[in-house]
Amino acid sequence: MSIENSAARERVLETAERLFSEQGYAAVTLRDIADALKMKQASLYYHVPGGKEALYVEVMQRAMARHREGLQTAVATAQDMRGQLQAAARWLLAQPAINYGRMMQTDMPAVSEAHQAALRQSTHQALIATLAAVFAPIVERRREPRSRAVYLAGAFLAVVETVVQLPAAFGGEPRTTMVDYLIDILLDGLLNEPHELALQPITKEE
Amino acid sequence: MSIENSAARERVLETAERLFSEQGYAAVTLRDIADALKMKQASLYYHVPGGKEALYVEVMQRAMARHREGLQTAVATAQDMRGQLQAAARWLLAQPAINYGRMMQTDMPAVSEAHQAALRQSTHQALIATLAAVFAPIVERRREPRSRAVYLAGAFLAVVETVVQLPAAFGGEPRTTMVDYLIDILLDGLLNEPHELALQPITKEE
DNA sequence: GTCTATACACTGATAGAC
DNA sequence: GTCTATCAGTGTATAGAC
Repeated sequence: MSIENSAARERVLETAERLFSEQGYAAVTLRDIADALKMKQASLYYHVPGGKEALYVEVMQRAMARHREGLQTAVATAQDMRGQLQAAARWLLAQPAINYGRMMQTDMPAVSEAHQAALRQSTHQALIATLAAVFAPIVERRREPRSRAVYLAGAFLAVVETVVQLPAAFGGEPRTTMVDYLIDILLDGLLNEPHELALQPITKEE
Repeated sequence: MSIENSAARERVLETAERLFSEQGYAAVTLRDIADALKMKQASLYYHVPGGKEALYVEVMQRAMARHREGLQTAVATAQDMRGQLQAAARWLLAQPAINYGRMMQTDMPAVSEAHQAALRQSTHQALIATLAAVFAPIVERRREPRSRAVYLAGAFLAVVETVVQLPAAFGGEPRTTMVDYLIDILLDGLLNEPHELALQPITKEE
């Protein structure tokens, strides 16, 4: 993008992505990033001459390209929708959290209009569109408008992200267990019989 | 809390809540708030002597008290779980967006430890606990650990918030329609037959 | 490639006039 | 109650030494 790629530059981008993902654009200063790299703030400008905004945009573009690839691969390797969603969730859980809502509502307004447009495009392509493709067949079969697949994609993304950031205190189960549970609910319904317990009679207690 | 309550002070708190809700703690400056009130930045200190952090904490505490009241009322006035969730979603849609993830991950770390603890407590009480109570009976009937109700509460909150911030471009349906659809999916399951309400062929509604 | 030094703008906060 | 004036602290960015 700018300047050739070097291992040192790679470290800068990775560190920046981690911090931006954790704390958001405004909360992370160039000094924070430099400190994490045991460098001085001014030295960052050698690797990223464009400054903070250019660094953020490049980091997010990279992240979105990676997510697009990762999600599509995850989805392609599973047979049924449940497996696709589980694979997609595992990919998301293994990556630095995205915090889609914060990105859209808080971080994006801080960058230039041109950068915003490009980032929105990449983000939609990588996350929403990829997930919506998973939901498209069932939405079609239910004879619902295609836009419903987009809602479902957004909702699925929101749920998985919540699992990432929910206080791990509750239950103490692995996050994959939590997310698989929520996927089962999504597909089978909360009011219907649970999968494993389908044979157990439901009787009132106490 | 500090100083008596006046109409002018009320305006300060309302404006601050709107801006904090839209842009987050770090992105909003005291000058932004003062400008929106057509005041000078220094004048805010008359109404909120504690400064920015105290203002933020008081604003969020107020918001959480209001949400607790509003959600409990919404939940209490409906009979079945579907109605309760619809009422809760309508309350949330009518209020300034919370952006729970941003609040927890980005805004909270910027305030003092003591304030953080208090805010986490209020937020959990007002949002998670209230919604978890709605899910508790069905979780019980499904013979699942109580912690599942907390997952479901977090997931539900995340989904409703996503609906708030999703580009309104998609579909163009009212947000209540979108959220009711997602509630039906949650309860009935995506793989099962659409509920009678969702089953209606897609036609113009008024 | 990384450093020091520094310019410049912005932000939160205080003091005091009216 | 609101203002002007001001300051200390912080953040981005640039210039130039090594």
